Amino acid sequence: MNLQRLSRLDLNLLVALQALLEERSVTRAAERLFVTQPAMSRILQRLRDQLGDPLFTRRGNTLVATPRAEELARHLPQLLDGILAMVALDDFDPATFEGEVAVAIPEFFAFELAPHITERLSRTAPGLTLAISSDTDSSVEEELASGVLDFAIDLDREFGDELVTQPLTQVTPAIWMRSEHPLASKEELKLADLLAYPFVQYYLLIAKRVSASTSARFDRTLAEMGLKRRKALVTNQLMTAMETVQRSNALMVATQYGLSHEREFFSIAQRPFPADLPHQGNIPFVLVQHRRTSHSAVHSWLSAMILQAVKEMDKELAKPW
DNA sequence: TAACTATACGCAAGGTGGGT
DNA sequence: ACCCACCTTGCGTATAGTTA
Repeated sequence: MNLQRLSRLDLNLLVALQALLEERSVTRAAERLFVTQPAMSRILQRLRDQLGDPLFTRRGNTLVATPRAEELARHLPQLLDGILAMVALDDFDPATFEGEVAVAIPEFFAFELAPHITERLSRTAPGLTLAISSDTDSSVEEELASGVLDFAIDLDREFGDELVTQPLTQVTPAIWMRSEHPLASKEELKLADLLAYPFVQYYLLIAKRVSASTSARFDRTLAEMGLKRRKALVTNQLMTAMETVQRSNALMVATQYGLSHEREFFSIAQRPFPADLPHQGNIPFVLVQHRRTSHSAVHSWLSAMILQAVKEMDKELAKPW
């Protein structure tokens, strides 16, 4: 965009030009904009200088627009309406809002949350489209800072001063396996039992690209104990992971709740982490946004809505499985 | 003569650039 | 970084010029 040229043009003059075009009179245009008639005359003079066209010629007591002025009259209302709409954005009305909001959510989380959110959106903000992704081109922090993302749902950690977080919920890690898996009915699971089987590493969090060398929290804990698991498959494709767990003896690290319908469909059992594996019982998740958006009406509305939807989702998932 | 536009001039606010 | 003189801009009032 040619900002240098725009900076030389006093955009306020265009407002006066619109008044002149509507009134076809310097005096009446001045009254409309609460300036004196000479002031409006000077404004017209500046418009003539800046646009290099007389814009209006006098015929008796009326102003006759030049072809250039008529041409401007065709485009100006749309332009000024656009500016008005832009500056009025804070008068956020969900019912009439049109636009897209980008949110990064880990897929296993989005799977449960998205239906709750979209159901609410279709009722209260039909013009708002949610763009949910579970992978990013750069880091979550960078994409929130650059505006590529509006929100992210992620593990609670140190995000820096630019980002603000709100607690959402906590997830409990668990081991998933097919229902007929030998470990599914075993009384008390030991870490050694798990390590006897291959693993599907489905990347639970927001990530760039996954590979076998990608260390999950589970891998790091094992490494501290001088242990290692066998990775049969590393994927960021949830359906691929589920299908593989269902049709093999592979295990998968996931969470205690979540994917309730899918687990039923795939006939998958879930067991708690073994007692001899040091682990964090509850892992906190937060809603993250850039400080820049914390006063935006649409962001405030949407974050409140997401918090409410997560609460509703938690209630549903807490039901016995 | 009334109604309108254009111009001259003064004031105030803000910007600019040089000096310290 | 701050000060100060000067310039620019945008407004006002007063008034001249134009036209029906």
